[in-house]
Amino acid sequence: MKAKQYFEDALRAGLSRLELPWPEKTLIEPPRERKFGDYSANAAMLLAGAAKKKPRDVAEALAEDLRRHDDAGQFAKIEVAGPGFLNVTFAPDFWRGILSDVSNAGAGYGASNVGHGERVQVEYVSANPTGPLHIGHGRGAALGDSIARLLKKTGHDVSCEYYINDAGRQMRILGDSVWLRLRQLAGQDLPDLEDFYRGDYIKDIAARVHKENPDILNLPESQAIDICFHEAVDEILAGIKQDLRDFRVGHDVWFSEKSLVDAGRITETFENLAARGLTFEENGALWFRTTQFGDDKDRVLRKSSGELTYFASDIAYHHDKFRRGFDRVIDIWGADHHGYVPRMQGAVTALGRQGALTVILVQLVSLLKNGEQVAMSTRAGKFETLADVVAYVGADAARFLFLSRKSDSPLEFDLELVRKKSMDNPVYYVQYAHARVHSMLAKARNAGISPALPGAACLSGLDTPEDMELCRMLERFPDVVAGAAQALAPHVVSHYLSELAAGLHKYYTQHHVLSAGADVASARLLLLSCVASTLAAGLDLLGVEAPERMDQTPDNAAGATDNASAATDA
RNA sequence: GGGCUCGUAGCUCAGUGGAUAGAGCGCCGGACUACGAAUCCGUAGGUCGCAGGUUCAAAUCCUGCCGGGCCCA
Repeated sequence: MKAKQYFEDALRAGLSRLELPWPEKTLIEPPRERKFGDYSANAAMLLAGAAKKKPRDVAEALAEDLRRHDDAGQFAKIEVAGPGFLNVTFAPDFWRGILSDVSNAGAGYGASNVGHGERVQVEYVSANPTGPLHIGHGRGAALGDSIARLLKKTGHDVSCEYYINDAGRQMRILGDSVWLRLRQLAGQDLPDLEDFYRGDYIKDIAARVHKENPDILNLPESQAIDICFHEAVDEILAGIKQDLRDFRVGHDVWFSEKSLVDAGRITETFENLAARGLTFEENGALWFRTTQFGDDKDRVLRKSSGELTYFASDIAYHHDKFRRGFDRVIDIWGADHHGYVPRMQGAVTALGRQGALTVILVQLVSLLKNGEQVAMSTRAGKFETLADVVAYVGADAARFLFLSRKSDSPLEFDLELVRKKSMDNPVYYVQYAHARVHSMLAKARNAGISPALPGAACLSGLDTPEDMELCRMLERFPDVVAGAAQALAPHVVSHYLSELAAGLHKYYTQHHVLSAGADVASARLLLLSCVASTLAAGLDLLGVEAPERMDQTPDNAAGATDNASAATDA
């Protein structure tokens, strides 16, 4: 039984015996300081006003009642402190019981059904297929992927989607860019265009297209451009998919904007809006009255040139999402699109789904190398692309860093710091804790010591403050996961993992396990294996691996040599 | 000019109305002939940008100002 739930149930029973209501804003959480006990409730302070009593008096009455009714003897202490907090401390046996929950749940520990099967779509990355992904896309990718994992773990029915902007102006420019480079490579003396894509990858694509289509220069230009365009999109998209796979990010659906246009869904959406008087024509353009839904001005859907705006297809796209039956849609965007949020929310409201869209804005990533800004704007920068960064620092380190910060804070990404395999780097701190336990478990196997079974009598050997502390931390994990899922905030998980790892490392230096005598040793092995499986479950939510051994020592990892071999002594 | 957002220790950042505001790094000083020292222990470091307001209680909510970033015109 979970401690928090147990306390809440007891508190509810106590309040009803005293004929007091359960205040909606009651919070039950571990207090900041250990001396205040295991869990703390503020209910008495919330009730004092209405009851016309002092907060502490209400709390005292409650405490007295709870003490009288603690038939099972689960509470070691119930006391009132500060302005009227009700603080409880559970008995050691209660905490040892947590190990059964962890052990039985295994890799599933932390799961819950707070989502009740709600159908949620998470759309992220969705970069235009006009070039490789950069580091900023990586942040969105890690975030979206981790949020999806959190939602799945908490009982949501999740689908991850990538929206491919493969229609419209940018796509025409892409085709033109390749076509231009192709002719230049063929010896034609042509000037560069104003607004075209000039990365080296465009040149490579042009060269390949020409090689595979030797006659392309003799085709009608529109046909030639068409070939260039399709080849370019296919190749770039394949590269994006590969980069995401290497970053351990997987989308369930790749949704093409062009397919919306081709299926006539845009026109359909226009008609839908027009039928409700939400559009009007002016100066040859078609407008959407977004001001009726909180936007600060109306927006164009179709320009006087006949060209559709991004907004037009985005409305149709979101319309389509809801038609597919999602209860809730989460979009992850770069923060530079924040001005777009009100009109998109307005559109969703117009579609009759107010509140069903959550937009998460991801702030910029500034890339540093030894504290110095790395230029991101030109093709010369070696670490522009996500693929390069991941190859340099590793997917684990990059993901952990991305997921250690709130998404709405700008992030500094120092390549050398993130690459360093040392205590400067939290990801290895957490992984090392996991590996340490497994190293111990392996040694124990060789010595013929096995972890105790949950509920075994020898668990009474877990009686130090550090034992209790680890149990308390393990007990919190499901709450941490549920809270992170609710707030769509994976950084809550990574902070928790750092704390749990710290608890493990501290335990390790204070209590020797294998030489502690058979009973105590196997009790401690159970405790530590529970820590390891919780660490693994948490790392999995971040998409970070939980290795059973660390292969490199800090010395040769920090060195520049790539082929330094690991010091592996048995 | 209008809007969004951020401002917490030297640095990078947690802190979703609660108790004496925390962590990592960095600085300084300690701990390996036992399970991996990628670790642990200790010291120092703060007008939570500023000023008001809301209440039993504000880093947190509201208003104004200052400063940074971004979007729009």
